[in-house]
Amino acid sequence: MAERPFHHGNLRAVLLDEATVVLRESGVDGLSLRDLARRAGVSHGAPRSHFVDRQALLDALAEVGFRRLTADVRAALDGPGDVRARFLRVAGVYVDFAIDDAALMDLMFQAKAQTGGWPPEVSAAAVELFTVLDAAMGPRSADTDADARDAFKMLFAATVQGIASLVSSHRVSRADGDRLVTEAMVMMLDSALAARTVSAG
Amino acid sequence: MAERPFHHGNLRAVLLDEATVVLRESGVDGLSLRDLARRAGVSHGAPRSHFVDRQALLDALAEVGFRRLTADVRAALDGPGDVRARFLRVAGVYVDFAIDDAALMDLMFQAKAQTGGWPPEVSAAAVELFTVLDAAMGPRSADTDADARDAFKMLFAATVQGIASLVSSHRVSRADGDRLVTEAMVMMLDSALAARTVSAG
DNA sequence: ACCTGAACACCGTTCAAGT
DNA sequence: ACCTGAACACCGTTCAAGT
Repeated sequence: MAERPFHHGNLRAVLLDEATVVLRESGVDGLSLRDLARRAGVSHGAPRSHFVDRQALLDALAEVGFRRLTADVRAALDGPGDVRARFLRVAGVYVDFAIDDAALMDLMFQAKAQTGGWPPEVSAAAVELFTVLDAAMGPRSADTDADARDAFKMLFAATVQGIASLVSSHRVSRADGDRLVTEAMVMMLDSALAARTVSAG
Repeated sequence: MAERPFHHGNLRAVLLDEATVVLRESGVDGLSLRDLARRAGVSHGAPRSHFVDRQALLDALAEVGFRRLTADVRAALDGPGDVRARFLRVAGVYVDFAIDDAALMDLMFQAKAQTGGWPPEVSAAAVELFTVLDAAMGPRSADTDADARDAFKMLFAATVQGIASLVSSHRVSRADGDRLVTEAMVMMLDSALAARTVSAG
């Protein structure tokens, strides 16, 4: 049974695993259905049974990406410390993910810009991430301004995304990126806490 | 002479122009040397005389992109107003460029992450942009801390890049993006001016 | 239900040949 | 110096056929 091809019933999972590796090593351009089929030891038409076209594979990759990032953020939220500490950890894991899996990150958010936005499965995974990120800001209360809260969320996302982008494009070193995350978070929290945008609890 | 093919002596420029249009409409994936040749009315091998391979075309596109962005930033610097006004205008044109030509922007900074970094021509055009951006911060003086100045530059770049990224991926509307630019700049300048990072002149 | 293998239209790249 | 056109190896996608 060792010589039995290992793609009996789990070719989809095998293709996704292979794709994850290739994506990290060679970027999206390096992803080819025929190459993945070759790596999995099946014919070039086989992937079609699990992914209608190349885009369907990319969408599936984006979905697992969102799930993994959500898990990372959740882990960063669980733990000791006040708002500052929590935000620093969340920003840290988010930037780390965006740098280590830059191609995947592009895939995840680029799919939304396509015609029709995210397909249902990807959308569900993305919404889950945003829910967790929202929870990171603490409970909504009467003394927090909803607009300011939204503005803070957007600024947080922009800053984190931007720093990751700078590191990915080698415009700043990874160490400088880490320092930037801290500086930016401190600055944002100082400005936001003064305006009671986020809960201090 | 109207029926004379218009590619006598300027095929390179024609190809670059066509490529700019295609890039904006269909992204990098839509760029094909054979298709550009077809549009220009030449054989599929003709582009080879001006671009050794597809990457050489992408590099040339990145170069003209840097030149155009540099011109935009320069124009934003010339004009009335104090540091705040100047920075708001610079951030504005930068974000506009990054949104309207998102694919080109990716190309410009992605080329640096490739093996070997930027080719000489692209590098020269990029350095010119950074020089102009540096000048936007005003003259260096004895009372400005060099480290804080670098940190501010990186934070500026990250914020601007991040906001553009959010708008490009449709995570925030263009209007919200504009608001974010203003808020982020005000916040950064408040924090930086207090530390004398940028010149008030 | 899942996989094979031929077929088709597209690529990038190379290169001898023309002007 | 610049362009043509055949050739090659690679794609994604479709589809009849097998099990």
